[in-house]
Amino acid sequence: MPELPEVEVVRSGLAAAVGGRRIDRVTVLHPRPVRRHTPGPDDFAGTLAGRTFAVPRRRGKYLWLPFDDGDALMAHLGMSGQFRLDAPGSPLPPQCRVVFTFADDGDELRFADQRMFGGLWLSAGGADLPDEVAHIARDLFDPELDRSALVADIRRRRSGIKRVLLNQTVVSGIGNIYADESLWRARVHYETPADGLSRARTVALLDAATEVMAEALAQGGTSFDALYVNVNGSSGYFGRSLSVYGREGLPCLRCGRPVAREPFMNRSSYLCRACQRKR
DNA sequence: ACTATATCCTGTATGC
DNA sequence: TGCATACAGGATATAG
Repeated sequence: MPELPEVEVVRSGLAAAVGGRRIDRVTVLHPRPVRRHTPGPDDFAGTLAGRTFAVPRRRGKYLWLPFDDGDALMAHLGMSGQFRLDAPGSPLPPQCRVVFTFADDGDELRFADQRMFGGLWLSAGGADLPDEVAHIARDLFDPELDRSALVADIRRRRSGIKRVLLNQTVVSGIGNIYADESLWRARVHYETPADGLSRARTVALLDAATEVMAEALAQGGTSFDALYVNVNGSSGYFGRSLSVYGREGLPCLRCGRPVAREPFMNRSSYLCRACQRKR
């Protein structure tokens, strides 16, 4: 599932692939991915034609592609969204939802999304910070993040720490996979009340999250097509680097005890019950 | 204001 | 073989 590292790989791939290029035509093959464009699919296609992309930006899992006119194309990959570059006229996969062709003769940009939790829409005046992203907290790679304020915010909350890590208005970019990886690395049980964590443990947890995602980013940037995000979560994109997520029954890489999987928020939490004890 | 849950969506895997 | 169900989990609307 695309979380911060995957979205950043896509962002940097798009910067190289579409920055400075002028859109010729947009074709919407399925209306659902443009549902957040309230004037509708036809307006979406019409209003984007003729615009020129600037440098794509990101906050957490939100991605936006500014145009040189001050508006921006918003993009969220959701669960299964992908951007692909392909030769015009080459066969379209069945999950392809939107196609952008360019005024030059280069590859066309395709947005594919199997489950269609993702979306594309125009944000008027959104080139700098779109309104739709204003409620999203800064992520752990944002140079303007105030880490001590974040630590204080986390330690005020009464939810379990994993819920807090997944709350994009507290800190953005972390999803189910990197939450579990971070908690394992910092040896924190996912149900630990956030307001019961010491300052030092909270700092260590954020450091772990930063490390885990930086390592994933380093791997993803070098070993895969930069514009491809695998849909298949546990066996997918950064699967080789995962220490606990998806490893139910396999030995904990630290202590050898079997990794457990527990139901959590209509999904799963993976943890080592020996390394990550409730306190 | 904060917290928790239901919902959307479809391909794949599994059980009977 | 075929049908039913579980599962994957982003963000958001709604309820408490």
